[in-house]
This record gives sequence, C-alpha cells and structure tokens, in this order.
Amino acid sequence: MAKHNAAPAACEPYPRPLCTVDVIILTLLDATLQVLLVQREDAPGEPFPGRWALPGGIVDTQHDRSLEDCARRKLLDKTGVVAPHLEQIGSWGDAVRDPRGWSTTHVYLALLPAATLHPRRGGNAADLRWFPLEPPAGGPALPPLAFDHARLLGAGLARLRGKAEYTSLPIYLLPQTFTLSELQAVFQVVLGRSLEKKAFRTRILASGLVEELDEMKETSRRPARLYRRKTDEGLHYFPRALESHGGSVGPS
Amino acid sequence: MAKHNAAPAACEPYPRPLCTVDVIILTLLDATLQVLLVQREDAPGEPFPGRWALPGGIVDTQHDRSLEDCARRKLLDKTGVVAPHLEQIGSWGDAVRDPRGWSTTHVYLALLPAATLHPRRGGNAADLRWFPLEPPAGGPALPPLAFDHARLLGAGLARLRGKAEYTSLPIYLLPQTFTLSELQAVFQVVLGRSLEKKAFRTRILASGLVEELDEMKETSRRPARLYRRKTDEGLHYFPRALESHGGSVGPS
DNA sequence: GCATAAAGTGTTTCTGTACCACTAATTTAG
DNA sequence: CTAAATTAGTGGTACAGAAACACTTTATGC
Repeated sequence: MAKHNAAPAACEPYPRPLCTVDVIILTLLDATLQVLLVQREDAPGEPFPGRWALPGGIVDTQHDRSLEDCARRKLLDKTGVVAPHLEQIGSWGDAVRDPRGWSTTHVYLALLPAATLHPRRGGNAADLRWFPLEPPAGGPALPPLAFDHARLLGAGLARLRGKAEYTSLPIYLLPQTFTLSELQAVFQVVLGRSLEKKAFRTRILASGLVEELDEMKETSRRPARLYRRKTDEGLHYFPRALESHGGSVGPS
Repeated sequence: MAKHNAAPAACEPYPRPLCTVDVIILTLLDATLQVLLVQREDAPGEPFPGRWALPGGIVDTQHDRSLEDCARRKLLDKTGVVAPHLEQIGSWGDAVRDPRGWSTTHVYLALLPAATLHPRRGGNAADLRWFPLEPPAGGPALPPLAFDHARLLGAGLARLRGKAEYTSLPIYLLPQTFTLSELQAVFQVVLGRSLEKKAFRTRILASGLVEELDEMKETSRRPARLYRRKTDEGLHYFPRALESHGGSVGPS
C-alpha cells in the first residue's frame, strides 16, 4: 500500500484527485417525492460538519470492484435494499467543490418504492432522514447541503423529470403492484403537472409495459384493477414524448 | 505536493484510483464516420505499448480546472479546434481495466466538422490518425484498442446513434453551412439507414433549428439552397422519435 | 334513492412521421 | 436541340399516438 502510493509520485507529476460516489436515493411517500439525506459528523477537521448531504463517500479500492459496486454498497448500507433502478447521472470533478482539494464524484440515481424501506444510519453518519421535495415551480425546500450536493441533486431530478416525458422511469418509485391511477399519480408528481387520464391509460396499456393482475384494489370508491411491471421489461422508451405546456422536452 | 500526497495516507485507508479523461472525437469524412485515434508510445513499462487508443490521459490537478476542462484540453491538443459539441458520456472505474491498478476514466464525446481539421500529434503519442467506422451492421473495422477503449467507443457511438433518433445531434458533424440533403445524409450515415426525404425536410424545417441562407450550393444537378444552424439553437429535441424498422428507440 | 367521486371507456381532433408521385433545375449523351 | 438521367424540392394522403371531453360503471354516504 505504501508502495502503491509511491508509484503516483514516481511517474505522475501531480497528485490524484479524491474519488467519491454519491447516490441520489428517491422514493414516493405521502404522494410526495422524497430524497434520503445523511447528516455529516460534527467533528473538527471534517468538511461541512453537521451538514446534510447525499449518501456516499470515498471509493474503497480494496473492496469495491467498480464505481457502480461502490454505489450499490452505499445504497444497501443506507436503505437495506437493492434498488430496482440505479443509473449513473454523471461525474463532477474540479479543484473547488471539496475543501480537501481536487476531487471527483460519480453521481448515481436510485429509485425505490417506499414500502419496504428502513433507512439505516450506518457508518459515521449522525442522522439519516427522508426529506420531501417541492414541486418544480417552488424549488426544493431542503436544508443547505454539503459540498455541491444541491447541484448534484438538481441534476438527478432534472434527469428523472426529463426521462419521465418519454420513458417509464417513474414506475420504479411504485411498489410491485399498483393501479393505473397510482401510476398516473406518480408520473404527475414527478412531472409537476397533471396528465390526461385517457391518453395516459392508452399509452401505458398499448406499450406492453405492464400486465394486469386478477386482483382488484379496494378503494373508497370503485375497485381498481391491479397491474405490475412485466418482468422482462426494462426501462421502456415511448415513441413520442408527452406534450408539455411550455418548455422543451427531453433530458437536460 | 509531498504534503498533499501525505494527506491520503493519513485519513484514507486505501489508495486513490488513477483518474483519466478519454475523448471520443468523431467527424464525417468521405461520407463515412471517422474516429480519431492515437498510437501509444512503444516504450517498456507503458501499458499497451504501440497500441491505438482514444485520445486522453491523466487529469492534471495543477492546471485542469475540471474534468471537462481536461477533456477540452485533450481535444484542443489533438485537433487544434474547439468542438461545437462536447458531452460527457459517462465514467468507468474498476480495478481491472488498467494494468496500473484501480482507475477511473471519464469519457467525453466530441463532434466536429471535418473541414478545418489538422490532427496534431502532441505529447508522447507515436501517431495520430482518423479511422473510418463501419455501418452498425458490419461492426467497426478498427485495430484492437488499448485498455477498454473499444467498449468506451461503443458506448459513445451508441449515444450518438440513440440521440440521432430524437435530437439534432448529428448536425454538429457538418460544416457551418449545408444543404438539406447533406443534413439528411449525415443522419443516414449515423443511423445506418435511409430516411424518407419529405418527412425529414418537414421535420427539420418545422423545428426552427435551421435558417435558410440566400446562397445556393452549386451541385452537379439542380442547385440546392444552403442552410445553417440558428445561433441561439443548442441541441434540439424533437417531440417524436424517428420510426425505426426494428429495435427500440432512445438512448442506450 | 340520489349525490358524489373514482375507475374505466368511446369518440373526435390534432400533430407529426412515413410514403409516393410529381415538378423544377441541371448535366450528359445522341 | 431533344431526351434521359439525376438531384432538389413539393403536394397530398395514410397512419400512429397524444390530448380532450363526455359518458358509463362501481362503490359509499346521507
């Protein structure tokens, strides 16, 4: 290990950046999009002590086999589950985002249904909590975040919202079975606007994305048929984006 | 600098990964998509000596202000120009892609018109050359690449092809002015299939993406009107993806 | 029984992609 | 000079899917 640290100094004329992974973990609770944040340790010498941050940390080159494995580890560590959806959002790297010096972070987005969650306060995190996000117009009503995590979270949300216009992405926020109205509602929460019911139902049912179950969900009104995502269906791309009322369509 | 390298050893229990940037530089030459490759130095101790690779290298934490700045530097270094389009494709990081140990690379895609290019063999590269890519069905007819660069190049090409279905992305492979037929041709090369002329023209002209010039281009047949990209137009997203004959639509 | 509200459906309008035939503008060959 | 060939450009139709809205069905509460 000491030998390995000596190698950079031998053939590399400048120090390596710090390498971290940060995970934006989203779920739907109380008809609201929620993000999981950890409170950093309030210790001297720690950057942004006591500040809320996205779960993540330094890549363990001894045990993590890849960046994605690191992300999966952090996710499992904090939520106890494997996310049905995990994707890389992008990487940020510069000399000023971290007071410790030049650093890179590799940001992942995880979407989870709320039902089976039990957030766990692993490692040296002071606290772990779900925070509701505001609809897009109001901006997120969150505590100030450590590092550049507000920006990273913004990028993750923009990805989710952009992709909701032309893919099935928000479906991963739902439990295994759901009604079509619940599916529509999750899209509406993500997009921050209402969708026309008939058009939405036609879109989903025609896509082959879901299969209907023999079960009905007992609601306070008419019972609703339950559906689930077909097991051989990954992320579905629709041939046409939803029409929005102002603003451009697509990922940003 | 010695102090900086001491810091990792003090509070980090494992060594930092090597941090590099690789750039997939594409242009259109002779109606063929071409990728710029560098030949690595044939020196003992160098990983993959003499092997062709994507332009790139280690992040210079003294001079590069960000990952993207590093990518821009590498691009300028090799082509002498600033690309009209540069985007981050993604990051790869693991213990096995580089014989030097745990490493990360941050991959960027640059699209350039061919007209003003003068590839320059900067640094310690043995050679620098444009290689034509085959149409998708035939697979790329390239020399074996160093590291995992074949995989990275594949990801970049998939990005370009995916986005060609629903955005204006291939337009950046063209010079400042172009005919609609040239624009259609570049889309066809990227997508590897022909497009229906009328539908394509309607799509482009209705999008507000291009403006017509008073000039005509003298061809061997009927003169064609010249167009250029509107200056306030970034990447354009079309409301509907092109219809493909088999295979799904969207980025992969 | 009626009002209410959610689940589900029938039908029409609109937008944009594909298709194909045709016209316009040039070059080339007989 | 005329006809053929080829590219640039256009008119018009068919089709797929998103939006809109009215209506029917299924339950609960008064």
